[in-house]
Amino acid sequence: MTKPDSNVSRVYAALRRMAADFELKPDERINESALSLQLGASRTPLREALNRLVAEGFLTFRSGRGFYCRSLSPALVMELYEARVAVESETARLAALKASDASLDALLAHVEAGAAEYAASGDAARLLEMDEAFHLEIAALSGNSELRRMVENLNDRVRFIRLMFMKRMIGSGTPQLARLAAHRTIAAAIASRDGEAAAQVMRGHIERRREDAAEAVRIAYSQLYVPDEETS
Amino acid sequence: MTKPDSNVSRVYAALRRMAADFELKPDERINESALSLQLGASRTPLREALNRLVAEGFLTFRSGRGFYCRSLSPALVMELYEARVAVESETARLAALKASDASLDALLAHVEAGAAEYAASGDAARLLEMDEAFHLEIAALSGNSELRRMVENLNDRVRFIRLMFMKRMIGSGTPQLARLAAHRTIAAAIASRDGEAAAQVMRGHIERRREDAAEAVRIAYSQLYVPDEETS
DNA sequence: GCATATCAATCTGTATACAGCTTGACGGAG
DNA sequence: CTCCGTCAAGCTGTATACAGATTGATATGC
Repeated sequence: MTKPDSNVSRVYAALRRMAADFELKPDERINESALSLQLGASRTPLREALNRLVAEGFLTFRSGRGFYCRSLSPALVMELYEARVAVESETARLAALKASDASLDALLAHVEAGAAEYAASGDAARLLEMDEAFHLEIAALSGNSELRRMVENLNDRVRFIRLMFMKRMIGSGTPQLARLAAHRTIAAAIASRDGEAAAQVMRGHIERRREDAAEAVRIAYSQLYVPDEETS
Repeated sequence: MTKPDSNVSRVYAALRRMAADFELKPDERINESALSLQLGASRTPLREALNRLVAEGFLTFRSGRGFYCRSLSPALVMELYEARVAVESETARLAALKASDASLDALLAHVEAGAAEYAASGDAARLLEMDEAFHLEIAALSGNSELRRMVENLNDRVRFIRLMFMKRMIGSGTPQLARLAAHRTIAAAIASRDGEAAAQVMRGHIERRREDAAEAVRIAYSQLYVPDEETS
């Protein structure tokens, strides 16, 4: 979305990643002078980037007191998952109704191509990346750039939670078969042009993950404040 | 959302209204120096506000060339309506499932309280205001502040189109009975706690309006570039 | 010992200055 | 007449300076 171009977009990209990964701890105040030094830019472009991130929900802003990292509560994450249900069940429906045959074949092919790795991989970050790619591909197939933007934003905002939760699941030896099966089911429903079924399956898939949100936040917190322990 | 406080939020509010009303014409380049003079603030807070509006989809930004007003095309408006379907059918569902009895009674009461005015009024702006209040109340009843934010944003971005279209409908003598009936049906479905029905009715309501989007954009264009003609 | 008032250090909010780029115009060549 | 190169005016991108607000600490009174 943002061009890899000049200073402000570089600062924006760096900040977005930092905010997504909670390198800035929840509710922590952001010191503009220190950050501008750290990022090698002056406060003017830094504040422009910060303002964009506020509008995108990654940061909050209190007048006269500066910028803060967003908070991280179970209730908030539940809301983000509910929003994902709303947006992604619709992208699945639209993809089923509007995508080209060729792009639907490609979707099925991508799922199968990654299936082996997905089922076997013990790398949480890699699994999450593949999972997000799947959801983003469906969003792209919906042909609606606005919905696609929403999916990207919501994915970015729950990434940290999901990553921590996936590490935990991998650590406990649970294989990712259920998730893989769900992806296959979703892709099949979309490919069969059944919009309503696609929407329902996608809804169920995300709602099932939402149930874990509360515990996932707890895990995320424990990881945030004990950063030295290796988790994978 | 933004405090009525200091300079930057005042500039932000003013710009948001200007962008929503297309006082800045579609794809028009924004001259920062001129705008800063007009708004009585320097370029620094102005650019901060502009960046937030970019993130919210009201403006676009091209590196090295400055800020532009968003474009206005039938395809884009269709996308916004599709997004509204996704988000608002879910707010209706959640409102039906999670809102308190008292707040649902209030929703029904508000619809009935405004029914007479809604059916008879010839003031397009007033009608639109009531319509948006209805949708926003449901979004609030969903208990999900993220979805509520999305509804607000989408409503603001299609407001101008809807206003022009409503003026045209009023001018042609079409009463707003269908819309009023739809609101009653939606409110009843939500109040009866039937989430699926509420979602379906809301979906149908917005999708029906979406059909008019292409013509609405055409009307909006004609009004944008012939601003002197009175339309109501 | 506790609460409160005062103050200094720090940080935010904004204006302004300047460098580099963009763009449109003008003039000349083909 | 058209196309292209050159140039100047204007605009954007960013650094920096400074004023006003905030915050935490220290000291004082009860």
